Amino acid sequence: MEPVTPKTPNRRERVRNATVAEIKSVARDQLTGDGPGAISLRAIARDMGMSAPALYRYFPSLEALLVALVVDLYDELRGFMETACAELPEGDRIGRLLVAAKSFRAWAVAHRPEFTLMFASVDLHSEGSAHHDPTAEPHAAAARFSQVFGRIFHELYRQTDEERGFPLPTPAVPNMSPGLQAELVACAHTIGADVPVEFSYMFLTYWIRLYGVVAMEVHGQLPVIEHPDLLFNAMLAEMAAQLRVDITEWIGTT
Amino acid sequence: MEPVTPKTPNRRERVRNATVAEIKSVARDQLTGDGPGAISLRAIARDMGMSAPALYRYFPSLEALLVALVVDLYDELRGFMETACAELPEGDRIGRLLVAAKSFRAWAVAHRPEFTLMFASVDLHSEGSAHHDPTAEPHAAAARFSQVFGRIFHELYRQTDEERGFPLPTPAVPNMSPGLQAELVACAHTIGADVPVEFSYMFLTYWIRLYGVVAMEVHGQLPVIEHPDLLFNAMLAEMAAQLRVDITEWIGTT
DNA sequence: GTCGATAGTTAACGGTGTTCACGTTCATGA
DNA sequence: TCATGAACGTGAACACCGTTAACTATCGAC
Repeated sequence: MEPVTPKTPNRRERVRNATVAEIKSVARDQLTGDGPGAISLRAIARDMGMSAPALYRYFPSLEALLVALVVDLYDELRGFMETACAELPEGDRIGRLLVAAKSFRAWAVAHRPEFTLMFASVDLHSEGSAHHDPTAEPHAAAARFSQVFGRIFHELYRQTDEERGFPLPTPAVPNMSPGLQAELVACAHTIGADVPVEFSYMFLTYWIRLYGVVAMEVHGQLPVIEHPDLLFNAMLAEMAAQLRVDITEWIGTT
Repeated sequence: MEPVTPKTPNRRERVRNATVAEIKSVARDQLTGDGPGAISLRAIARDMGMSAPALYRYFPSLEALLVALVVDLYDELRGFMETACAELPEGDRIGRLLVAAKSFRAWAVAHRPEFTLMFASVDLHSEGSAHHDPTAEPHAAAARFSQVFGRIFHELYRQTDEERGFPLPTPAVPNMSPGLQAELVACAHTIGADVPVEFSYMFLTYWIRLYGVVAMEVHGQLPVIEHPDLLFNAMLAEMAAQLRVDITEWIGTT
């Protein structure tokens, strides 16, 4: 069963895809140049030598264009992190985790307008139906992205379990309610991981910490901190110490 | 020396202040109704029965209005947290810390558009001069807000030091670089606290964790989690356990 | 009671997203 | 080969937007 969606694209479809790509590229330039709010259909059309209504042959609205952009950005960020990790030897789980975290921050601070658009401007949960639609494209892209950390975490867990014969330490979370445990199990299922709830919890909270520092740095909420990379490295070192893994070779002094 | 700025407001200044308040109030309604982005000078004027250019007698631009709104929101959020804490007995530092954290989240999830505007839409560091201008009004409001946690943390530190005779435990942050230590000292100085760098570090990272969860919840980045309050409480419990304080009376099961 | 600051007006400019009605191009099936 | 219909692109228009300029009315103070 060959894939139905891409098939063999007609010549017509090829030039159409090229036009779509150019639209998103020009929009990307406006985003990086003057921030999220500066993306304008008319300006895009002007830059492309077209009239504004022509763009409606490719996107039903400006909002749809922004959503498509966000999807691309998620995949770009994911690719950036995966490429950075791919340069490491296969079995270096700890290195992969650190490189993934550091490349996440590196991409974010190097692409602040994109980061703002992805994580603040566009509401992924369209606040419409009962909850979110997991089949919707932006949600799927966000899920693909978040699974990068999830997979690395899962591999780290399995490796140490096998090689050392005992699982990684997990932080003390006393008296986890059944409700929270159920949520954590569901969270692990989304990446197909069969791990203890404590491990799920650790992954989630670590990811939250990473997101927290990076978001605050990007949004200028750390005005006192002159060198956020020092703080970031220190937090990585702290988390690694909690995991009881040695990362001095990666971080050096914190 | 009586305050110079408010003085005895003329009748003229009183009605002017009332108009300014009404403008911000109408803008706030638009914000809560249709999100940031939906705040429009012309719509505000329409709602007030005025013409749009008249608003320029009160704010030099829409951006300035948004900044003023953000300042008010910072103070409102700060007041909300302080009022919640004030209902506790004077010496209950741990309770204050938990109530501050919980009221922060409560305000954020009850005022998602405001939260987005404050922490994402408006750039506090206007990316202009060498760094940020600490005298600028929005930055001052943000500082006043962040000092709520800072003061509570500081008080908790001093209390336990006196009553128990030894300081609170601090997480292991091996080999802190002199650069990071200097930043943490500066961070402590902004709240006039004389605390060890480890304590400064703990405060910063705890605040980052709180911001991280709340921002992800507000921005819909936790799609798998159905009940974020459970996760939030669990993180509070974890941080309390790190502080070696007992909060079961506050949280119950996590 | 005059005078100047203050607050408000209308008109206008250039910009935006979006829709509509109209042509043009082009691959395809009879 | 040619007609057909879908896909693509256009200009005009509508309803907004932020902002500026020129002008008028109001009101407090000397």
